[in-house]
Amino acid sequence: MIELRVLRKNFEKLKKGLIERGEKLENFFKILKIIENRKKITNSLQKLQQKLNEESKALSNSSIEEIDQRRSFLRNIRTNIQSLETDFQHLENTLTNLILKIPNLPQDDVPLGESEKNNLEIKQIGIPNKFNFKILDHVELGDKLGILDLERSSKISGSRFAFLKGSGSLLNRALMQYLCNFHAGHGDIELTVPYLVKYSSMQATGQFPKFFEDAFQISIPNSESYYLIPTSEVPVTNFHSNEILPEKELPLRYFSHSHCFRAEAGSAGRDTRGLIRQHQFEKVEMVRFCTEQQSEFEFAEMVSRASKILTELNLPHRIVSLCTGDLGFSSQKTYDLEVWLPSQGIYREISSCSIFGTFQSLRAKIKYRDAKGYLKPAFTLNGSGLPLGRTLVAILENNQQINGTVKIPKVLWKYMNGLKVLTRP
RNA sequence: GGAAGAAUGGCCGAGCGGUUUAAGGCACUGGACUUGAAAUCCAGCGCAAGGGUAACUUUGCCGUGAGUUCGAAUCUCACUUCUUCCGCCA
Repeated sequence: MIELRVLRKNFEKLKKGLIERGEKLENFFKILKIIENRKKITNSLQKLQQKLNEESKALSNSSIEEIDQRRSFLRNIRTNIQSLETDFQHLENTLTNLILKIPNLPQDDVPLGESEKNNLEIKQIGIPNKFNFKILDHVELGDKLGILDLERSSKISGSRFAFLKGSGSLLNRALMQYLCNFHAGHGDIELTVPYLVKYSSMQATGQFPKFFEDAFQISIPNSESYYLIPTSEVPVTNFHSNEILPEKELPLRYFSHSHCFRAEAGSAGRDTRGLIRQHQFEKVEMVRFCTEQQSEFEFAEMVSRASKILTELNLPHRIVSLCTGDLGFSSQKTYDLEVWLPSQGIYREISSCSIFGTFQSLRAKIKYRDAKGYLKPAFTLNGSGLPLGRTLVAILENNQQINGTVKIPKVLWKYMNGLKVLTRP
């Protein structure tokens, strides 16, 4: 969230950022107007409050008669105050709702552009395999190997769900073990998280109010709704909400394996085939809290961490800097890692590493106390490391062989009970 | 599910209708003393929103939201969370 104080002094900067992102300025102008109104009301409200305080205080040693005399006059002031307070509250709510819909501003080093076409490739790692036979996509492979069942899942839950089976389940589990151990091996703290969260938690990380339609809502009679987490970023970032972190403990590095749930409201008809875009998937997520000075280093470390995993898994990939128009709502800079998918002949997003600045921590009230004793909002970052489904897809497609079998990357062997190749049953 | 209690600044903790302008302590910051440190002493020290170039100043904030009152941290009601006890169930 943009701080009101900062916003008021940087209208031009905000406007520039919004234009770069391709946002409409409608809300921006509404905000300007409300701030002016709010100023007027605040002034008259404060004057009345001051008067009432002074008059009341003057009465503290008065006789009953004196109090009786002044009563109706003071009561009148109070009524006026209450009516102004109602107006103020209304304006304040409108203002807050508008500000919550303002996205984060891009950092200066984010490439300008309108859409993903303008994203900037930073580097390529690994060389895509050249296959001298007709390759299969992961759905065909999964079907032939008997490890993926999409027909039965649609019978039970509809589209965008899947069953893994046999050594497919084992591979999924092995991948999770490998990823978690990889991050734990770097000293990150593991969290196992709640999958249902409150509205306020979704608001704190930036999913709500703007992307309410993308979340699964769990309603219970006579009670506040829960929401299924779209990523463990939500519970892990909120792990420290309303907290003050000791500066000497920063940076704090967490990782968490969780299931993720997304309604995919805006993507009907897109990626309907296979495991690429599911309502439910598993992901290992990195989440970090740090100071502004530490943030660029943490960001770079996170990107290289994800890249290292892909390299260990022997998956060709590239790193791309998202342009201003393609940046996520809460992010001020994002590097996507894209893995090579032979069946589609393109690089597909497999990890997204973002630096949020103070955008989330101002919403979630995550602070730290600096050396001078001042409270400052912490910087938050997160990145996928990695999603299980898409990684599975990449492993199957990149490691397929002419006889229809799939080689399992060496780093997973020890989690596969000795299995090194997936073969047809 | 039932009963009782609690929630105050970064932390501990007093206050339970009007000198609260939230005591006192710890922590922190600046200074004095010291070769340096510790200890001691002096001073400062919350968040947010208005006004002012600034010094400064006004308002709001004692879990959240309503209410009573000229006046609420203090009284009333509802809610949330936590603690203890009882019951029930994995």
